[in-house]
Amino acid sequence: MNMKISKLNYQVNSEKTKPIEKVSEIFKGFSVFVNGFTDPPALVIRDLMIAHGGEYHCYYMHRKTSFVIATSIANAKIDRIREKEIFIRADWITESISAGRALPYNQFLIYEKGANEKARIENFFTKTTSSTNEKCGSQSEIGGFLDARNPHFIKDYYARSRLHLISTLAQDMKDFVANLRQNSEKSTKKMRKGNLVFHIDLDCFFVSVALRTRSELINEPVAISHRANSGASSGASSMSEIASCSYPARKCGVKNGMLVKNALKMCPRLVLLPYQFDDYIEVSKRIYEILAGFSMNLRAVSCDEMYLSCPDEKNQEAVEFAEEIRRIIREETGCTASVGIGPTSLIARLATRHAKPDGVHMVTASQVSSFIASEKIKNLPGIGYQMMDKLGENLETCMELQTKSERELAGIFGPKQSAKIWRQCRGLEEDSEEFWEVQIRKSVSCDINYGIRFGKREDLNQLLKAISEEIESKLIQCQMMAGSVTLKLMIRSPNAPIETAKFMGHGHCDTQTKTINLTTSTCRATQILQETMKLSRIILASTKIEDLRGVGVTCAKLKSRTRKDAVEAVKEMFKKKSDVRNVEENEKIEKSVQGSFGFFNLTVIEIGKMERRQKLKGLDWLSMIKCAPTETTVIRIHRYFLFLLKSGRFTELRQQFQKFLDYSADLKKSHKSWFFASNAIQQRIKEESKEFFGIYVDFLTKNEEALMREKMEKKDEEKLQKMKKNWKLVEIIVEESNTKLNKS
DNA sequence: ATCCTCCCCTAC
DNA sequence: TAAGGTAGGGGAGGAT
Ligand SMILES: Nc1ccn([C@H]2C[C@H](O)[C@@H](COP(=O)(O)OP(=O)(O)OP(=O)(O)O)O2)c(=O)n1
Ligand SMILES: [Mg+2]
Repeated sequence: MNMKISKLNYQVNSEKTKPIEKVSEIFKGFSVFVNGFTDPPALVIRDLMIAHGGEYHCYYMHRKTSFVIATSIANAKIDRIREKEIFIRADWITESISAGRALPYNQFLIYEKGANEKARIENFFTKTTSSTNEKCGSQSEIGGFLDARNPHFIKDYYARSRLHLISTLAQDMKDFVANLRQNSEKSTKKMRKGNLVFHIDLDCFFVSVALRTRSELINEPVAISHRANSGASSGASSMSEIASCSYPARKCGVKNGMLVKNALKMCPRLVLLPYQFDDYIEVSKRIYEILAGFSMNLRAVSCDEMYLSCPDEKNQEAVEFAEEIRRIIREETGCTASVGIGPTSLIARLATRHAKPDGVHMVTASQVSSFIASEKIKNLPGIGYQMMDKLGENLETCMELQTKSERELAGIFGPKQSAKIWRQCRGLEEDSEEFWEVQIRKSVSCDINYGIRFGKREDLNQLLKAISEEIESKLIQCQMMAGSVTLKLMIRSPNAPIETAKFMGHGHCDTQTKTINLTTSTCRATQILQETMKLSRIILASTKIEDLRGVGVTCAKLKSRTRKDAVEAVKEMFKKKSDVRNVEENEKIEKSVQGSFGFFNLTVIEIGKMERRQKLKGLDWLSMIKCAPTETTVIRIHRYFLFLLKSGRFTELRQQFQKFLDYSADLKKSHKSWFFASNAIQQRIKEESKEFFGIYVDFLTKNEEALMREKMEKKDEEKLQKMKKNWKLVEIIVEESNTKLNKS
């Protein structure tokens, strides 16, 4: 059947488009996968590889694909890279071709697990020792437990947080699916109605992984938790959560997310096993690679769960196909998966519950209405405990829910929810078009709601700094700029005890959030920190810092740096009015947190007099930005815009600067580093404009601009001329710090 | 009406 | 001791 044929993956190595002429065999035995935007782009790389005897993979196959071709690798992702996953730059291909042989990859290396490890470890130690000496030491480390005042708290915490792991893995898998589409040239075929939807979900994921090496426990109640390897029967009072429990354990009523102590009450012989984070990463990536071999019409849900859509086959074949998927997953990962099949994602997903554990369940279109009728309402996706509560009464099954009219539901829930539920409980819910489209991130966040016990405002600032840096790293990873910053604080409820039930937990809290919209979007930690500090002072004005239990920062209104909407950001920049009251405050905050951010290495230098007008008039920055920014090019471009600014040529400045930012964000028109360089120049110009005019020039309205021009031209003409001769400018040279980018 | 902010809820 | 993250949908109520 079609599926099985297409299973021989989408390597696109032969057939399809015009056959590619073999020119050489230098890449024989090498295969590459392209991650993100590269120069040359993915499709060119494909042709080059094939023309020179290599292979091009549309998705990464661990231990099969020789190299991942990329421009850079985000810090935020490094922790989840596997052994043998080798990232190199695209010029390995072009240079090898010029050299007429496959060059050793190490000169083109971006990242390889193990290879860079040593350097990273050294780096870590120098950092650790120097900063430990600085400040933190005694108070923030108690018996090996880093509390949130320690600058390494987040890393340490993330290393043990299962929820952080599954969240980030899910995001990685969404990226993987998005990449898959981008790399396979043929954009997704329109989802015809009548397609079959497969829902694939690993059975008790974490437990399955553990049981690969503990097969004697296969029929025993088993659960995964942190408390697993401490003293034998000590779990009786453990407040640890169970991440996943086996099906025998579920028979006793144990559930994922339950406290160990409660689970042990229900099931005293429950066997607790420890986490195996690295293995979850490995298995999760593997199942996505496997499924990518069957179809590109995937939707990633989480690290162990996804949807696949394919043309309707005869029922028998659909089940066979599902069994085939399950067999391969079992053979290659040692974990069992279950598959639900239905005409829509809703039905497929509900079917999976019947399939579990280790099975397949299919619901045909004609069976839908009788199938859904006996489903539990609680199992409908989106209906949790609160909604069940609101429904009240003793409603259990969808059949019972069907007796409620949409109007009745609308009295309990909002308009959207009620419409959705009404359709869901009848099995009528269709999948929207977007369901199968590439999922675009709408926000980036970092929350720490554990281990927060502060005594000073400064403690919070320290954490906010770490969070801001984490967010910067994530924004860079997904190549986005943030247009808004939201701070969320969890504060101990007045009646809640000061000592929480769970050690260092947050206990019962009230949450407060506050949002700021940025006048120009950003990806920089310094600015995010500045905003969150401001917000925190507003929220905490009436609260004791000791009652703080959780801190979260969300960035939204994201703009893609590679898309044209970056232009929008720039246009906005020149429209908004200045909030004069904030200027001073901003500065104060900025002073207090100056320096210490690794991303930009800012060097202050002095340059000589302003050059003459003619010379600068036609500055050819268009060609300058084709190469990596250097001291000279950054200075010259900055000086050019400054000149326009100071000579009052605002219109020209606007046009040119917009174009500059636009081009700098466009990888086709500029070297990638100009994205950052242009940002720094933008910041700089902003500051200088304030210095010079007493107002941010990018906040000028039309009227203000006219006034300003008048002032410039008439009253201050002479003064200006004089100044022009003697300007000494303090400039900033931007250089990307090598902690963030690849070594060359 | 429609938008925005500050929540709450859900899912893994 | 314990590692309670993260992204998306949506509703209430006020502003526009
Ligand atoms: N409260 C939770 C829920 C889930 N997970 C983790 C552990 C699970 O193994 C994994 C997948 O979640 P699932 O909901 O798919 O649950 P399982 O895979 O454990 O069981 P099953 O899918 O068979 O119901 O996510 C977690 O840590 N904490
Ligand atoms: Mg599962």
